[in-house]
Amino acid sequence: MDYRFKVWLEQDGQPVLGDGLLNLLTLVRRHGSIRGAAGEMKMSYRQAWGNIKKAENRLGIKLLIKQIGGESGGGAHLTPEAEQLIRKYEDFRCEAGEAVKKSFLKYFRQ
Amino acid sequence: MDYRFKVWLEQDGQPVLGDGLLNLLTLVRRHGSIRGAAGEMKMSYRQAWGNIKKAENRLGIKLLIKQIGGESGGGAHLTPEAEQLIRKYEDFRCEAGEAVKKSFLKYFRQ
DNA sequence: AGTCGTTATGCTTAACAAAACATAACCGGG
DNA sequence: CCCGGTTATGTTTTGTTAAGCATAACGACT
Repeated sequence: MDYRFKVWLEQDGQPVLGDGLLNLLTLVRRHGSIRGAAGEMKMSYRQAWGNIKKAENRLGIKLLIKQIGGESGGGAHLTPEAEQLIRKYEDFRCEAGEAVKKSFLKYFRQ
Repeated sequence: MDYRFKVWLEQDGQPVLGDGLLNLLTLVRRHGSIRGAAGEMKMSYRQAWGNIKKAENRLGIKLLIKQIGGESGGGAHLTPEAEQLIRKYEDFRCEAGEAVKKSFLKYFRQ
């Protein structure tokens, strides 16, 4: 017997940040581009871009500062608001996960 | 800003018990039939029956004792194994939910 | 024997989500 | 002035999941 759990943030009843987007944004930070980040996740650029835009619209804040054209074709990096949000979500997600695991072991040990 | 979370049990990597089935089984207990329970959830009998059967196959135990024909056409009631399992899942689910809520308030209070 | 309400199960259809495809605009650099 | 690599976005295709439809078997009761 095993367990699984998911947790995410919502705004006005619509999802805005979960593990998928967190991972994507983290990779954008490292790669400096949406395309590079999507590629590493084996996700299409189309989907990655769409997910980010949807979250931005729902949140009402910009998550990425993007440049079209220029050296290396352009790129993207996180806004301070995005940095703060994902930091808080990471902590929340981690702590919640620990608690769920603890409860599971309490009732279904081994 | 709000949050949501889901938790469920798995066997061999396949889901066997979550909020949906818990609710369904609880209603079966009260109604004495799969059909009555499904109706109250606005779920089709077909789907309810299929979900229960899938869980039984994956768990390798019977969750319901069913009767075809007879007074009131037949019916179903929970096995002792099912009763024990849902009791444990309910406690686990409840405790986990409280913990997640607490963590959320810690990082995103108000 | 026929009705009623239930379990049991295959098959079809529809709805929705994910993936794939196709293009346009941009701009630094050769 | 073209090329390469990126953002931006509409359209189409596919695939998976949920819903719906149809039908059989069963057994108490009338």
